[in-house]
Amino acid sequence: MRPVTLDYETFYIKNEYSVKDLGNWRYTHDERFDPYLLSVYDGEQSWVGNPADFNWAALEGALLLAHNAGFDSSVTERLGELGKIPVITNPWACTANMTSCLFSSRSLADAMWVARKQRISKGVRDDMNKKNWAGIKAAGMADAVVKYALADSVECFNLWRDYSRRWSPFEQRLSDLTIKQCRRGVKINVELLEEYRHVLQEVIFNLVKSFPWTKEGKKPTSPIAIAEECRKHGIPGPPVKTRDEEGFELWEKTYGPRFSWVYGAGQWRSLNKLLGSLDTVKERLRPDGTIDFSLLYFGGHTGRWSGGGSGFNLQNLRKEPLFLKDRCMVMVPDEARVSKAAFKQWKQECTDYALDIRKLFVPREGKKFILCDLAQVEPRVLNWLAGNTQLLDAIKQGYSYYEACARLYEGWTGAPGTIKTSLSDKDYTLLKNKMLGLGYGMGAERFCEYASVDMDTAEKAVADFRANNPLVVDLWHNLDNNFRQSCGGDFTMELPSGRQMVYRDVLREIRTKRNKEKKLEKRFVWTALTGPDRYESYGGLLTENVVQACARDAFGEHLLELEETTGDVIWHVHDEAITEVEQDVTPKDVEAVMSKTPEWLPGCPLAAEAKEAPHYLK
DNA sequence: CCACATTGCGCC
DNA sequence: AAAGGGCGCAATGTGG
Repeated sequence: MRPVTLDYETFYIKNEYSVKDLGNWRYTHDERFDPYLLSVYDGEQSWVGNPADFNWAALEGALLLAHNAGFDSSVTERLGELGKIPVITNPWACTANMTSCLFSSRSLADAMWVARKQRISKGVRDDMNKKNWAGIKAAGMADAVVKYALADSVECFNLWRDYSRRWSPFEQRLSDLTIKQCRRGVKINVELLEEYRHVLQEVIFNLVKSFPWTKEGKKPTSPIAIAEECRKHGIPGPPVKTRDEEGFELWEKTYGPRFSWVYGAGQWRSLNKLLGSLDTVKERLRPDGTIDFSLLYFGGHTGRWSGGGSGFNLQNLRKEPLFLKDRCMVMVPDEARVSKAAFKQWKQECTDYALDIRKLFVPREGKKFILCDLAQVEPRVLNWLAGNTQLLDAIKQGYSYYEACARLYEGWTGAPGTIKTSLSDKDYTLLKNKMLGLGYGMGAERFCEYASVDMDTAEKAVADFRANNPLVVDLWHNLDNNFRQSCGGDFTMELPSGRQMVYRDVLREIRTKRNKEKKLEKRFVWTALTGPDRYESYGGLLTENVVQACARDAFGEHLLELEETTGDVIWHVHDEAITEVEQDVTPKDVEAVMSKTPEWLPGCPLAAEAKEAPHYLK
């Protein structure tokens, strides 16, 4: 098809009225919506002006291109709806998705830099903040804006012309599916949303009222105010949580009983984050009770989707409900976590309300949700890449990944599906932590914290894992060696799917780091560019990257087939698909698709677990 | 007023 | 020789 680029310039107010603030639908349905300029380019001719003045018939039979096609197609659709232009039904392709995949660069500026080593300026765009066409003319910027808009559509067209053949049909289908999913959106339980918002507002009000420092006008989580409060009572301030998790927990446990505000800042952040999400959902509601959302194709350099882009992330909704008692947040005590029965009892005695944000997301009228997760996809892929057929064979015989590990490495002899009951909780947890966490080079020190075990246990776990998994260790070393040998050039990994991951311009650098004795010393590190930025890498990390990328490709195949055969995939979270299907579709149908091994991953057993649900859960 | 860094919180 | 990784976003504070 003949490609033609479209690029709109639209009125926006940063941090208030923009796509990032409101999402595509809300933005294009606002009273302030004003696409005052359209730039079109077909490789020969260009046109810039008011969209209403464009000869839309000229697009007959064209493939429409845009850098963020989800946005430009929404604008076009809305203009048609408003009767300002004819209704356009051409297909679209997204060059931002293309450059994300090929160059790990989403913005046009980054893509131009990475693909072509050209610096383009977005200064004009920044100056268009809060201006409509009249404002731009009044500011004497009209010529600059026209030039800028034209340049954008030309760059966009040329990127497509030069690189689209490198973007595989498979990836293009995933890109198209993603745009479709974002626009299709998800149905919301609006009544429950309102209830949750009111409850949460009350809880936050009560909490803020209980902080001594808010009475003096200090911010709820002001570190300065909290430090002052600690000093006032002669107690030490909280350790930095991310650097000293144990110290922070000890601080909370020591002073929490005496001062209720010790837990306050953390609670406030949790509650406020949740309320923020609820408010966003409310703002985005469409007349049919659905919201659109943003899911970024190739949001991470491994190819995973990311959840951001418009202020609401469907990939990080909390799993555990927020528990309340008398309109105050209650935290789940460790004692309640020892067993399901203990949890249930605690819930009954110590809470009177559970706020579960996942309940808000429901299937459309007449449809039902089937939620499906891949089972330990990454360790399975890791062992496939490492060539550990022994382990894969055990999995094929019906053992879970952990059971297969226990049989091969720890002398376990139980039957498939029985390991949870045959090992103590402690031993099973250690097994899981070992087999999930140690595959990418983690050391004993880090494992202590990760698995909450003592140093002796950690050292043994790490040594055992490496002794038992020589093929995995070989994979680290091979990738490490090849990466280092690429010094001065690019390091490319060919994924089994045929996709390439490129680490550009590998360099050996000297960095100052702390050694085990916490002393500073100079060390060689190897770095490379993934997108526009440079990162350190090494064998374990490259292994993690290639495993994640490979698992993502397999999952991508599942998504396309689900959409084609079982029903709509509403959204997905790395290895979990949320599907909305007709009543006659069963969880087994969905599992059957998700358990398929791609033809390019022969011999790698994949498995999935699906369940029907009245709303999103778990 | 803005840009930027740091910290914390949520997920796989 | 050793090194788990991948995201997005809000709040706060600093510095221009």
